[in-house]
Amino acid sequence: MDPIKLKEIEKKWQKKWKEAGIFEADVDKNKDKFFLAHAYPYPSGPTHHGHARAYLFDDAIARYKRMKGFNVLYPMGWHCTGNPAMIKAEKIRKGDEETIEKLKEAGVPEEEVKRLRDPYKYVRFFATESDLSYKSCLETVGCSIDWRREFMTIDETYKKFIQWQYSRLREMDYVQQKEYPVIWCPDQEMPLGDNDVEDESQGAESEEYVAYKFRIETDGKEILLPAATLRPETVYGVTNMFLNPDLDYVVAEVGDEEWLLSHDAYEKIGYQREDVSLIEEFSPESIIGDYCKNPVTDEEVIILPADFVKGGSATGVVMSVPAHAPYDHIAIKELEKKEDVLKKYDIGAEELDFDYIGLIDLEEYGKCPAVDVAEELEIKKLDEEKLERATKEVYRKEFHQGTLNENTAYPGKKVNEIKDKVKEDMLAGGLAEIYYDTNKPVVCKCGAKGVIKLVDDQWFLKYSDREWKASSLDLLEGAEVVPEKYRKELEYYLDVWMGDKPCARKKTLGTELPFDKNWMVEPLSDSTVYMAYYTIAKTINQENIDGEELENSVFDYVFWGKGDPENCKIENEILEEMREEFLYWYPLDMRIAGTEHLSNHLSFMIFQHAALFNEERWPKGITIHGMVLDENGNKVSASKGNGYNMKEIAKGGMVDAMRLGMYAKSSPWDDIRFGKKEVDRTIENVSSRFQKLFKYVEMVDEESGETKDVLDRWILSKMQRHVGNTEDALERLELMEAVNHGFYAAFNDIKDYVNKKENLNHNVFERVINIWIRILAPFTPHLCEELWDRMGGDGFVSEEDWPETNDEMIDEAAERGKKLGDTIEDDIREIKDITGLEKPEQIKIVSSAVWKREMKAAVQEGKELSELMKKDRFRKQGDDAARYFRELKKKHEEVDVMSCEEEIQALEEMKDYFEQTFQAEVVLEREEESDEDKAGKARPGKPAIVLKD
RNA sequence: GCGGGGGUACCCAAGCGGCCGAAGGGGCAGCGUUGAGGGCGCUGUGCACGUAGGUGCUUCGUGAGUUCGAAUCUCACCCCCCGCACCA
Repeated sequence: MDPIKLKEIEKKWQKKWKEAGIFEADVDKNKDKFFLAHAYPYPSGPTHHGHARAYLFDDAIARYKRMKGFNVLYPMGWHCTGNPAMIKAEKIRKGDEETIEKLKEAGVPEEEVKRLRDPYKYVRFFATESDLSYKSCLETVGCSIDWRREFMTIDETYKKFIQWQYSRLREMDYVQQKEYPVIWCPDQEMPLGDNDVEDESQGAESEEYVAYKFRIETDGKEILLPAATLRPETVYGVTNMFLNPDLDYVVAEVGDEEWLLSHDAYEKIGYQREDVSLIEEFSPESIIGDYCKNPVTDEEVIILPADFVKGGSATGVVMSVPAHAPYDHIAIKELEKKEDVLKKYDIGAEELDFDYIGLIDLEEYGKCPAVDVAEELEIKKLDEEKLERATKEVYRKEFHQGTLNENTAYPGKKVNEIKDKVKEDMLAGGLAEIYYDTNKPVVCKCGAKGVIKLVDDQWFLKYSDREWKASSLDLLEGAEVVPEKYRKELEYYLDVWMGDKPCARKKTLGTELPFDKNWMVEPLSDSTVYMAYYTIAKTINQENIDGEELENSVFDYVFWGKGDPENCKIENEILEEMREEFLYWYPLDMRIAGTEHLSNHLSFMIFQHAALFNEERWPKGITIHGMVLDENGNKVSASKGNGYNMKEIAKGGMVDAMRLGMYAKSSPWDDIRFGKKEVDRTIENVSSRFQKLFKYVEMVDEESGETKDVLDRWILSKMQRHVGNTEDALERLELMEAVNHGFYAAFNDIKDYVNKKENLNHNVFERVINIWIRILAPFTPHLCEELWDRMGGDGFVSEEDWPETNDEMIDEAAERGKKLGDTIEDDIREIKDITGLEKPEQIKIVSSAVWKREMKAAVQEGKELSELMKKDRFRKQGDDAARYFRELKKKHEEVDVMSCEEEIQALEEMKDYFEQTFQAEVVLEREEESDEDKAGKARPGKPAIVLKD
């Protein structure tokens, strides 16, 4: 079987499946249904074998369930709402070389690339309209999807579904508005998630600073120095201020005050408040060396020069608390040594000789933990790395264990308990204001610098609601989680971690909030209950229903059975069909998604189902899949170019080989290392086994022997076990285990059978291969269809029943017999090896005496020697009996004892095989009748073996 | 930091109290077949000893413990991975 034929096979059967529509699922009340839904993909770029793996998991399950007699609904849609496509399209429009080059490399034709500057064309291209698309990928690997239910989240009909959802959630008061700081791109005027920013900006977060307004008089007017800190409780310990003389500062009007801000901070603050305007540029040098007033303590503190203050970080005005901030302490020590600098600003040495003010009591430290830690770590200068560590150390201890002392207004209070109160008090007293900044610089993928924008009318989903959380936890409790180890994590997300979630944004591809058209539903929040939409998508597509017709009343009726169908614009009959589909298919039986979705998609799905549907419609199962890594452990991704497009695999007709290899690699929920090279190797290995399969199918029709010997009974018995084990593994979704049994173990047994059988028994072999093809069908469907066809099977193997397991077909005697044969074969080899007898003339196999079998059975029952020796048949063996007894006691095996007859019978039937294999005469004897010295070594299940020249 | 998951022979990966020197796959080695260092088949793959299928020692991140018995249970320690949101 050459690869070209394999390729034809895959195409051929995909076409036949499609023509026969065998994966199209309709309501059939005589059958149990099984509804599985994989996270619908976001078509952000070309697909690769990493994507394929995720969906192949579903496909094997869907196919297996179908064979088990379920009416399986396996649909797919496209999540097109969101930003990545918009950003990509924008880049193409701007002619960004890198983006365009990458697309070309991935195989997008030059003339197509230009078209993709339209975000809608972009998502369509990668969802369905090209060889690089997801749909193409899924079709190429043979996913058994009902395509009649396909939809995109930018369809008008789907948008109506989302609007229904949000209208109803709003009525339940689960959607609310409040103030919220977001990371924001000033150029695109939209919030930035991790996906939208450059790699080095990943993980950036918004931090809330408290800016204390220190006062200074200059040129007869009062300027405020807003010193931003993350530790508001330390304001009582300020000894000085730091400004960077080399940095650009401005004085700005903020409300009715005048603030000194770094130039960077001035540009940012406008996104947080509107009452800001520039007054003038301002040189900090004019006030360095002067004194300003702490708004809380009214202490006068000196303003010192500091080149480590960066403009991009917070306000550019830094208050110094050397007792608790190692950085401040070291900076002051450094400055003491710089006489020229001090001279320049006319700062006297005595002015630096201030006392540090300790505020926080800690057991293991003195008054100034920062000084202690600096000494401990031997920090002598502004060494970034060490200071970073020291700062964290001090902060952690002070926050968790520290208590404020009498130098503060909160003596005796624990830091972690009073921190928020301090902030509130200061804000209320007008002594400080909130200033937001990112914890590290943010660069948007569009190139702009990210800022924090304070949005004052942000819409939230109220995931913090305790009742809502409670019913979500109920839902989870009633659902199956595979693998079970992820349940705890999900529980934690639902119960503890999840807070209110912004569910709308100003600019994105998607759906308008029905009650506030200024906002679009945020892309994760429109993907929570879409599984319900699949149930009606078929009707919507087939009946060409448009968005106009899908008013809220339609969904109320279809999903809830509420309201009057007469009020709907849709024909009653069609409406009833939708209702029927929903009632039949819902709830979802299995929801599949990657681990990275536990805290978002999956948690949101749980929340929203809990809110929108009754308990009997809640999802019944959640299943996690892992991802594909390359040989270096990096995620396979389009941008890295380290994956195969499925078309490349299909070109060689190697889809089934790849499928099998993937399943065999690891459990579906674990990540697998499966780079291109590994794919190649696996495909080669697996497809060579496939050739064997074709050969076996041909052999079924060969002339054959009729007797049904121990090997025949053995292989039939083993096939029963393989079916049972494969089924058991599939029920637990353990695809690797299933493939190990159904493919590899069965393969090895069948190979062994064929090798050892001189004349195949036609009936037996046909049965074996028939069973085998059926249990392989979920994994390698194209191959199995072809083999099924060649075997003369009717219809599609995809529609066949899963083989029944039948305990009566398990033949333990035959299995013992075969095992006996294997043991003897191994032993003969070993003896040959040790003795150096290359070519023995004769091999004598001596089956052990009856009394040994009896004794073994007796010992397994727990009988003692004294008891046994009362019996003649043992006593007359004398010392041999006692010796054997001791041996048995030592080993205590739990194996069934074969009878003499059984042993001899099995050996008789395998005699030919031994003679052929070892090219020697094989003689069978019973221990009782043997003259051989070594006959005494015979044991039940382990005959004595004598080789003779 | 918080939460979750892991560390098994050359590699991947099962096993989760006795049948475990540890499944399966890969790799590697030998033999056979073959025109071939390719394909296929068979065999081997911790160490040592052994002219009879055996025996001894040693191994499942590290250390200690429970047990007649531990890769499997308990405790401590070390290391790795994942998620931490408004982003798909």
